[in-house]
Amino acid sequence: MRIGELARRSGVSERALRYYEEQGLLSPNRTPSGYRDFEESHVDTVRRIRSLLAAGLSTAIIAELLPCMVDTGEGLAPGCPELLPHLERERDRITASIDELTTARTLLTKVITTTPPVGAC
Amino acid sequence: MRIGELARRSGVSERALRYYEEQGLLSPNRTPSGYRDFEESHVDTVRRIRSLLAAGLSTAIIAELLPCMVDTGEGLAPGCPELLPHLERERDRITASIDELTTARTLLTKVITTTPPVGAC
DNA sequence: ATTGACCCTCACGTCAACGTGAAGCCCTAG
DNA sequence: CTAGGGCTTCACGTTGACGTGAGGGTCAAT
Repeated sequence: MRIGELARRSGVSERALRYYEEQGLLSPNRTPSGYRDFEESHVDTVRRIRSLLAAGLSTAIIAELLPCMVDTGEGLAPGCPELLPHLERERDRITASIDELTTARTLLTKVITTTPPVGAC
Repeated sequence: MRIGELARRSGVSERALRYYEEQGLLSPNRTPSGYRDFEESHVDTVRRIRSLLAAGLSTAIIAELLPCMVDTGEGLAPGCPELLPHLERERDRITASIDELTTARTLLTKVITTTPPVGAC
């Protein structure tokens, strides 16, 4: 599909999609006339990108993360051992992010559950 | 305490602390000579601010949130009911992000554990 | 073959959350 | 009393994630 349809279906602007490509988050094919040609799966990819960006992750980190989120149906291709330290650092970074978000959510949940049904505010 | 100590103890820059005050997130007293005078509780407050900022919330939202998060020593103080829908949306957004990250980490862990000890790469 | 919707690539503008001096006051130690 | 560390208020600079045209090619339909 072309960029307009992806924009409508994913709910993000065309500019943002071009920016994501520029940052290496998307790699659409090109038609002979130079139009970007996106896959169906990119709708999901963009959804993930949005979610992670909204969670405060940078495009650089997301770019490293996305290959780990490819749904190949049957796990991922076996990697190269020399990448292991890098992958482990990535995993630890993700863990740290999850912890941050969990802390924030715990705070929010606490506020939500202690808010009285009808208020004196 | 003064701004330098709070900066050291909370791990954020003095500039950031002044910015937080400017945005209404902190309201320190002032000494006769004009120095900011922070409370002990502000260390915790700043940690919360950092956590929520890292989770993608804006200072404006955090400013509305903080009064609902006064640590009364026994959980949080009752908040404002009209903020509830907003808070719940934020919480759901964070939950979605946590799910994304958890999925990514699971995949990544799979890659790590299935990487052969010595490599053909 | 012209219109109109769609697409392209620059390239400058914007906004939040700070960073980074500059110029100067406060306060304790030597 | 003066040197130095900490504090103050401007005020401009930076970075990331886009917004917003400008100027121009593409293409199906009239």
